[in-house]
Amino acid sequence: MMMMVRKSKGLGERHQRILDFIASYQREHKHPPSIREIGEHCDISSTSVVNYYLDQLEKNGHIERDRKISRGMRLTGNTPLGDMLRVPVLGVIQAGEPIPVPSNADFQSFTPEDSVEIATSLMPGREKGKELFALQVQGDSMIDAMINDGDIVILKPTQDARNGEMVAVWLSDRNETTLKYYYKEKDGYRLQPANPTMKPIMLKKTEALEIKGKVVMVIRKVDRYN
Amino acid sequence: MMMMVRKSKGLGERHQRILDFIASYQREHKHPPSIREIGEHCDISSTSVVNYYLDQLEKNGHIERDRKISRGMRLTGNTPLGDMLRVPVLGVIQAGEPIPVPSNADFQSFTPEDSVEIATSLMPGREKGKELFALQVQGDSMIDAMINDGDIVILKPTQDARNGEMVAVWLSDRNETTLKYYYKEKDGYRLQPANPTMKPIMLKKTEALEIKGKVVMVIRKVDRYN
DNA sequence: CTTGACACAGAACAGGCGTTCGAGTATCAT
DNA sequence: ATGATACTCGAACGCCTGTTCTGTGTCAAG
Repeated sequence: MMMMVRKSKGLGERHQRILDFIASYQREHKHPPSIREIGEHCDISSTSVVNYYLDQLEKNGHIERDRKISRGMRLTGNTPLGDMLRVPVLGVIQAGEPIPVPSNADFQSFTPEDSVEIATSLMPGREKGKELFALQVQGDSMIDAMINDGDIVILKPTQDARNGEMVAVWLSDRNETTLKYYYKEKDGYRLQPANPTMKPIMLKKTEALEIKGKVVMVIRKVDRYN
Repeated sequence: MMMMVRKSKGLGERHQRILDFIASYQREHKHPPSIREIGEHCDISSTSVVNYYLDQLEKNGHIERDRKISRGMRLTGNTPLGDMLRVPVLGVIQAGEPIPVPSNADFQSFTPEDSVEIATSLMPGREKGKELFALQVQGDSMIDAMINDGDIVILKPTQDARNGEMVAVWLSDRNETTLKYYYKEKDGYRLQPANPTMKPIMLKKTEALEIKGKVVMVIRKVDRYN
């Protein structure tokens, strides 16, 4: 009798299949499946086997279970549920330092502690793609961008910008990272602070200007004084 | 035998209570309650009565039900689902106008268009209660609070504040609404702008100062230039 | 070869849970 | 009065569902 064997390591095919089924079932029915439903759709004839896998998935931290409670399971962590977007917080942004740029690895594994959740309904435009990342502002150096110490800036990585977009740029001539509205003009670039009372930075075409990303959203949690 | 009667229209006290319980239970347990659990916590001794109310709530569109399925109910529309919080946007806030204050009615019925969704994981402290509201900033008058035109401020209604909290105040002497950090001092109040380069407003005790709410979060959607 | 872990099946148990039914009470318009 | 409507209760029915127990086949280590 044939038997697909998967000793030892990581997620087996069946684990993945169960995980996927829970996710798709949840999306479709708005509630988790029962053990028997999982069995049917994953070609597992016995409820005890499903329970067997569910236990493992729980131990591995992929799901949580409320024992004794019907359909009391849910996906945890990295799996995006519902209308949320999980954006990794890659580090801090401050005037004197280049900002961290995201690598593909960053989007693979990041813990819930290092990420922020955004409701997709809040996301402007069609930035709902997953290639977003976040940085926490350190210091008061971004006040001319109306951004405070501790604020969270959500960025979309890009090398070029259209006029009027707020971008994160690295000015190698000045050794400075800054957030400004970007305008390309005849003789160079104009970087306009968000604060209307402040004057823009004018750059000649010869000066280096590296666009690192485009600002999509700024979030300020005012909990530092509770 | 006394009997609270609620003929005809709208949500009765029990409807509301059930709705609230479902929401709080869901937040705590990550899954909906059973009919019997609702009964226990809402002082309803018979499952059929709970079912009776659930049917009505479904007809009124406040919940959805998957019949025959354990805990197969969920809140719809205005009620926050899962880890989201739906905050009503009651209006705009600008320097020359008093801010709209929330009434109970505002928390009952508001359309998804007039509200913003916040992931509870983003919410600071224990402001996860439902009595939050949001205002959209109009004009540049709040730049000294590091808040831009179009930003969304999320407030918790309150009349008094602790030192260091950012509050929305109405200065009737000056006919002005402003957002500042609040400090009570010996001879009066100090209202400190968030922008550290700006000077505070000093108020004598005699001057009127109406605290309208406490700032919990600021959200800036940078989509005006897409 | 024996042993033990691992993967799986099937059946049975027990409690959870939605549903339904019968019956009772209070308010109100007719 | 009378019936209609709204609301409540208690109990029973029966499926749903998680849990547990027994047994079987595979495979690698000793």
